Amino acid sequence: MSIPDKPSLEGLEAKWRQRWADEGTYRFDRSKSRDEVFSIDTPPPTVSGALHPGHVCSYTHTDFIARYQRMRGREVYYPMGWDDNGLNVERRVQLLTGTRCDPSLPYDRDFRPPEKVGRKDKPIPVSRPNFVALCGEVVEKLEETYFDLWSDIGLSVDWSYGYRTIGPEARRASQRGFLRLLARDLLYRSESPTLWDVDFRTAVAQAELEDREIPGAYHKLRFRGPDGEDLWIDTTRPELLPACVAVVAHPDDPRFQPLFGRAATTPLFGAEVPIVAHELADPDKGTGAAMICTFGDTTDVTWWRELGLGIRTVVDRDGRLRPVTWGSPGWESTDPARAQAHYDELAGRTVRQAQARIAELLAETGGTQGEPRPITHPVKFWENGSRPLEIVTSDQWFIRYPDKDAMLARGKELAWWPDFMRVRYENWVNGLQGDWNITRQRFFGVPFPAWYPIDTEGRVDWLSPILASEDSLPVDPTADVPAGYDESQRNQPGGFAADPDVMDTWATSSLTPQIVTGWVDDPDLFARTFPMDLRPQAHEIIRTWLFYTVVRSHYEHDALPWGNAAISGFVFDPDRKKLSKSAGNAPDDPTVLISTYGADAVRYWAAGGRPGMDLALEPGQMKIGRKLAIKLLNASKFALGLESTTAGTVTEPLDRSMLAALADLVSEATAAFDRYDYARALERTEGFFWSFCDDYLELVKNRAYGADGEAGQASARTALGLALRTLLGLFAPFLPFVTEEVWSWWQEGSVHRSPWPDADALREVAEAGAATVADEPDPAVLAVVAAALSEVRKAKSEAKRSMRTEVTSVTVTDTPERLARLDLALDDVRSAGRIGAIEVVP
RNA sequence: GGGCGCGUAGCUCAGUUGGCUAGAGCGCUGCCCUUACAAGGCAGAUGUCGGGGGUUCGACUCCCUCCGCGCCCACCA
Repeated sequence: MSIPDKPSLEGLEAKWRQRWADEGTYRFDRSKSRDEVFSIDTPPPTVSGALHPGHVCSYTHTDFIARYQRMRGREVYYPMGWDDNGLNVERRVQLLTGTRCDPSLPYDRDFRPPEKVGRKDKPIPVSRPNFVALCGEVVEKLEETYFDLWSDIGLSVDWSYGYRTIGPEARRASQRGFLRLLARDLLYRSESPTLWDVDFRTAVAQAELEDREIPGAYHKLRFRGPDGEDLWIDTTRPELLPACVAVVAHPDDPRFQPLFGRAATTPLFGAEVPIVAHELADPDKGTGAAMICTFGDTTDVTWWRELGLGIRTVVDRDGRLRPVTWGSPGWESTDPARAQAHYDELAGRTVRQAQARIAELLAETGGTQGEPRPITHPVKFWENGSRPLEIVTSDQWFIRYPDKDAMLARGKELAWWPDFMRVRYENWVNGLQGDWNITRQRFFGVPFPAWYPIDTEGRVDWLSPILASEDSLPVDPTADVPAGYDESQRNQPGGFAADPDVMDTWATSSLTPQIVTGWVDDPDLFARTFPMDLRPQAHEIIRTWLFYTVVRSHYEHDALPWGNAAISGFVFDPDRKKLSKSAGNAPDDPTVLISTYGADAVRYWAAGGRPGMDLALEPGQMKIGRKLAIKLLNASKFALGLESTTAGTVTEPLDRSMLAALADLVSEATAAFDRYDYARALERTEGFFWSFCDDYLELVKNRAYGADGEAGQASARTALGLALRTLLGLFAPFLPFVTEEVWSWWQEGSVHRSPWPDADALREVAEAGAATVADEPDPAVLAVVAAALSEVRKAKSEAKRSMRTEVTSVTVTDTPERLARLDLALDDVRSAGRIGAIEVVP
């Protein structure tokens, strides 16, 4: 046993961080079988943004569980992944290196980005392979800062297991998953309307949409009805008039009953379009009739699909109106020349410019009535985008969703912590529309293992992919060649073309359980760790990450990917505002918090956020955590200085009472942890610990010194030793550094590999010290005795006397039951209170 | 518009199936260098439990309703 004279938190973190790494304290023992393992599908942090306290908070929550399960005897599989795949990384790399990917450029072997990044608006164009390589470099550096943070905060991750979402394992798994779904017709390629970001030139999935309130205006357009009468239509998108393919009204709307099945004619373009009925048309909106354009919004897509309408595409992928020829098939007009003249005014303009121009044209030709009426309305944006989404048709890969009942059943099967989070999942499943588009027109991502044949005329057949074989994965179709072809045939008539796109990042991260457990690369590991036990994650990505992962596992394994989902809340600053992500040495920079308060203290703060609850960023809580850690050092030093031992008999009623109360605490903390309520486990442990220090230690210290004979001394020493060991165990998941330090003073091995405290064993010790068979240990004795001691202190405090003031006599008045309990530890009270005599009065 | 969560001391939050005078910590006030700890210890004060109804012997806890905050979802012509 070696106890420092002046225990301190100084240097503990570096010391134990190193020791744990050297000794492999958290190493996963892969000889263990599935039922002995607790496996965690750690969220791979997006290696693109700044670190903020929210990261620390939620990852620490997972670590509490990991450490608890490890002490419970489970072999914890706790790897870390890195999400370095996708658009966020591309943007970060563009910013950090001052480059931009231009896929038309050839690979430049010697390219290096400039030391100093140039002007943001003048990026250096680089080839796709060069750009992907840059992404890899940048990501590696960022991963180091993340590694440092996770180590500093004490995550008990086994760093020898892990993955990158752009790494070979992830690419193999993604491509294998792709091929298998395709083979089962659960995945298909089709040209279809797709939400499209015109700035990033990429398709966007339903889950990445957000609504933003922006100004707009109603324009009232004069269509001509079938009998030459005016038919007024309100629209916020007049520029889409040339794309109008029908006029729609509600089937029950009496105003339009006579018109259904007949035709209207558009202003400016003279296109004859059918007047159709659909219940999505709202009689109370505008004039009750709407124009259906291909495509202004998702409702247009629904109408177009369900009513089997034609298509007139005017918005191109760059967000400008493309040239079209009026009078050609599909672009019929009652006056093609006039239509063309009007359209030529719009072609080449952006949507916004075209809107302004067409409003003028309409006004000039009497096609509108009155001024546009300004409104503010919600418009769909991509969450990363800056201009409203357009809808374009293009070739995309889609995964079919399983039927809703199957998905809802999976949601029920999963244990949610907290349970109410299941509702978010169910809401999302019930609101699903269309299939899951997994195609992104980007560069840094997992490519599709597909090529397309080119006919002798040079036309690519985008709907007849040539697929890679599973054993050739991962492939990069832009670098690899399909079987039966050679490189010279790339992009040649009679040859092949690579699939130009990459997978949506969710198409890969929906397979994190499979990737991290070795589905493709390590079947032995897979058998020992899958399905996994726990998915910890944030609530805002239930509809994406969680949902998609359930879908993939449902298809691949006909099972849930994990048994439990622990959903963490947000971190708020004390003003109750959501934390901004602008960090970087800000007061809320987690590395600053850790160096200021200590890792254990920051973890203590994080433990206050139960699953699903938001947590305020509060330095005050961190101070308390630091105080607690220091108290643990000092109290432990004191207890151990009294020659505490964990072997022996505990005979004194007060000691037995303390152990019984401690056993109850262990039971409660264990039950709380099993419900993922680590916050309660800590709260109760902390409460017990402070009263243990304030009351129990004071009550027994003189006896432990030997003031009351050997039997009483031995009892106290054993009780102190058992209590200390138990408390260190209960605190270990929360305060790994300080508990390990204290543990090392007097115990072998690591506290983090020691067994979780055993309530029954404590009760047995408490019972074994009984004087008679009926003498049950009574947790209330300690409470009564502590209350009495507190009264004595209060009297001294009110008399403004020192606590060491001698008291000649004390009279205690209470119920006979409580006095009987007090009587069991009268000598300890006298000793702690420096009391000469105690008289009890019922 | 629909759903979920939250609203308890100045602040951050506990309060498990309804049950004795509603709790903790921080902060505040006072006292104490007590042989583990003065970056400490001891003690004290502090509440219309968001408002209003209802059920009940009894409601912070259950039901209804309203108010406020947050989040998720929604077809946005």
